Amino acid sequence: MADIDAQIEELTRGVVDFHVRKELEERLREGRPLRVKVGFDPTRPDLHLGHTVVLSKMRQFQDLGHEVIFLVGDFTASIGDPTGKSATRPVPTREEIEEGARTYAAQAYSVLDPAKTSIRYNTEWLGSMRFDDVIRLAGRYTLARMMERDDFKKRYAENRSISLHELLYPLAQGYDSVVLEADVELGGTDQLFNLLVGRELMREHGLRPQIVMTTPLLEGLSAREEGGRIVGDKMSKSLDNYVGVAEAPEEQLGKLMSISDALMWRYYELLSRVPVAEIENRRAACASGAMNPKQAKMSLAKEIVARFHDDAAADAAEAKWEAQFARREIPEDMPEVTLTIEGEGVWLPKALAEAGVLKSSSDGRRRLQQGGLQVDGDKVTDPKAQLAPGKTYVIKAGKRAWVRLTVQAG
RNA sequence: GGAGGGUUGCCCGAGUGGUCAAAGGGAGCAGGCUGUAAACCUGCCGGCUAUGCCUACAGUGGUUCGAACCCACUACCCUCCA
Repeated sequence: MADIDAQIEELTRGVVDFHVRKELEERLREGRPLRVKVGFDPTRPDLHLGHTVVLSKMRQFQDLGHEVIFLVGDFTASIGDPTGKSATRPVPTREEIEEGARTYAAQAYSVLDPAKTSIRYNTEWLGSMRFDDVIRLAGRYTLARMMERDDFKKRYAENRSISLHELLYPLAQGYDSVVLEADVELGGTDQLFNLLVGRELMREHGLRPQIVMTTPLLEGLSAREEGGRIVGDKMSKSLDNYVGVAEAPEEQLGKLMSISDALMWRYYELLSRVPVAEIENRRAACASGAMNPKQAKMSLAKEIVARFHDDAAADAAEAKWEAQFARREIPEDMPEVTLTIEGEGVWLPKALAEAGVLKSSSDGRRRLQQGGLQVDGDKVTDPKAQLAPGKTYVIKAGKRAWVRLTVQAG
């Protein structure tokens, strides 16, 4: 096994919380593959880059010869993870959970090594517990300790509801660690409390407490810089500020190219496999003007696209992006829509709305007024512009929306 | 069982009888500029061929010339007392 200090250095890169270094040293010295546990919520199977931060950390463990337990929280999913939310979520069906777990694992394997990953479901042990088992488990923790959790503390102080079952969630998660006899548990920083409950419960059950590491939560695409700090929501699907691991190469590349320069360095730190020293070189080069930040951004974007697709796809996406946005050429492929109309012609904004290119004709009117519409290469200035039937038009509506629109008489 | 607080546009959040399609942020969009869908600046940001009309401030009904704002009931959320 590799030098222990070197291992620890690599394993702690980018890590926020780390409990406890000495224990990790000890276990690494034992020279056996460690059991690294990470729990996942199968109700949200669409992985985005935010999830890959912890996945990458898991991969590092695998590359060093350790074993990863991919724990599907299928049972806890039906309790409802309280993290950050007070809204009660609908309980997913068995089929939804299984399907979610399958999709999740398939996507996770774009980062993880399948050969060193075992998938477990916590229904296996939680599903057969009786009520007295649950009470006994609950007896090992106190309300005061539970209320130490930031989320609970805050909600309680702000007069927001906390359901009782939410208090059981950390216990269930901790119990998973007891059953699995985890050596290490990883999670996002929002999981710190739950991970530490795991340590406590393991100790209670006469086991060596797991080592706990948390990875940062990745900011979403729209995060910006304010006073030298990155501010903005965490990456999430519901805020539509994410890059999905299953998205098309051009989408991924385009989204990544739209992040601010400040955010780019954050992404380098958390997502790139480029060595730390090299990242610092690039940062310095950009700061001094020796390197164009666009170049650094493209390099990062392509690295990520290639991870989920391949190098060829990344190159193709780059070529397309350069053509469309840097050189503002007409893309070779664009949606083709045929619209059937009555009468002599159709108002351009209305046509775009009906073709599904824009969300409403008001939206089209606005863009027209602002000079954002082009038909066959000419900017449209007439607010009443019509499209005559019997022709095909190439239309650009703003920066990104293109259509080849055929208008035919009805 | 009782008392109180709340529900505003994609999100947060002002607004307590007319000047409110509703302040301010954020997100988003367009244009300019550029190194890009960065940054920055300007504008837009419910729908409708449109200097007007329609829909909208949880729902229903009411008071009023006029209501997001007042009243009643309903639904949902939260807190406190029991």
